[in-house]
Amino acid sequence: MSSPAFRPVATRRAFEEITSQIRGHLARQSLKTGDRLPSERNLADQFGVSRNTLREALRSLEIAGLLELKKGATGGAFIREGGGDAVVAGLSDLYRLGNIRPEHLTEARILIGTEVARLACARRTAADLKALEANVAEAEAASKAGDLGRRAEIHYEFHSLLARAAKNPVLTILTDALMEMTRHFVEAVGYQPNPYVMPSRKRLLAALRGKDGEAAAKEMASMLKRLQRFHLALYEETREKRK
Amino acid sequence: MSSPAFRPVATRRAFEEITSQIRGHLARQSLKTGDRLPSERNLADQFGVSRNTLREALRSLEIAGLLELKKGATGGAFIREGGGDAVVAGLSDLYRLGNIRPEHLTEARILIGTEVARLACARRTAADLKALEANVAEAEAASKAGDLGRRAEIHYEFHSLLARAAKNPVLTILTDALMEMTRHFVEAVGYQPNPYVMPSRKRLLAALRGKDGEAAAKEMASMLKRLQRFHLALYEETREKRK
DNA sequence: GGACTATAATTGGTTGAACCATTGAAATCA
DNA sequence: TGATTTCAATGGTTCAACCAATTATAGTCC
Repeated sequence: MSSPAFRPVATRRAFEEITSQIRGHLARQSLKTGDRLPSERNLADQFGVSRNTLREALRSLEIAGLLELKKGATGGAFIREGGGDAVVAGLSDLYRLGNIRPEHLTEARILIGTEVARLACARRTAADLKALEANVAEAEAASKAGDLGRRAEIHYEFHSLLARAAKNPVLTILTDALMEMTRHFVEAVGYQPNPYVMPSRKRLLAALRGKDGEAAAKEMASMLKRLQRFHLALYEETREKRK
Repeated sequence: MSSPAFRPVATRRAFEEITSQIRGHLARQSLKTGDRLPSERNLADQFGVSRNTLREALRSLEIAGLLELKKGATGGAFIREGGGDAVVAGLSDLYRLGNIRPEHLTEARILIGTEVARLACARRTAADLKALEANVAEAEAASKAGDLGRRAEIHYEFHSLLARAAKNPVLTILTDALMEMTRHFVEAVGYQPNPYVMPSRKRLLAALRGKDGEAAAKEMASMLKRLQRFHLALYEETREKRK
């Protein structure tokens, strides 16, 4: 219990040492967004490893979302603008593997979505509001055109925009991840029209205009709870069909 | 706006095709946790690529948290028990890079922590409660012994245990990620005694015993808000010092 | 017989040299 | 000037080795 708690010694592989060094430079700002690393051949020399080993290091940083590798004469390894792509991909993997189930997804969406709506009310800029209004208008157009797939995409985008308006990157990334999982879910159960979403969006916009956080939170919560019932029922249905 | 929206054609790299195939097998359960893939040499043959290319694919799956590579005669690539390591690492990277700032971290902790406490009350098992009680006892012992570093670790563990009691893997992983970021934060500003944490823990345990979700949520929220003020003040202090 | 020990086989880790494919800029030509 | 060609740099891929860790196995000693 209170023992010294030794950590496994874990013989570090060469590529790990390299990623660690590069991460270090990132942390202390000696490498920053947009910078270009030397070429693979050059870096391999500097680190004193073969090009193959160096490539494994770059590959792992690419997967982690820290680098972007471009081909060609002016190509190379560039420090990426920090999006949470790796986080989104990671949660998406867990969903696909069944470690996260639809009921977990819907529950998390309710929790996060409600707070996002509340915060967005308090922190939204005029530009945020404008983007959200445009999104709802687009959704309406797609709805009228009967393009369910497109409407779904626009709906995901709404949540993403709202999260950005909340001005907290943790919530932004998490929302994007939840939407990505929802995308998988919806693709599996099929697109279905949700007649209560559009009216809810309009009430939400009204709350955002008036910066009424409580109203926005309430509206979002009730909408997501209806969506939850809708989605989980749909899921049970397709599950039975599969049998 | 409503144009056909072409997607970039993106010449797929060989290793991406491989990871995609393996992910596919994972999704449709033809590969499951604990399974061992054939050896690298064998896989390279099957995919018709060189061993180096195959290794980049395995490496990227390893970084994504899907595989674990073991050396030796009985080694190989094993399908990992799905933990959210990649997600934790990804958010951790974003924090280190400054894309997530301490105020975002503390805010997210309040939002998530409060809901986790509420859900944990409703869903905790007797075993969960026991583990949490043991954790608090340990924290008290470390506190008396004056071991701040160890006490901090035990405190992170408390949140992790509580999240597991809430029985939603999204919240579990997110909590782990938030704690990892907190760990970085605390290491940067230095360990400081928080006299109000231990009493709060006891009140929280009482709420958990009685399954009083509202009381637990309230207690957690107020504790985390105090911690937020404490942490952000500490952060400003060390920031000034750095100048 | 049973515990220890050398040995061999298997696996991931690493190396180095070579060639391909893409990209963009410099050189060339009309 | 402007379009075209050429060329050099870069990441992507291949091949053929060898190293290092790990474990099953056969052998050895008591």
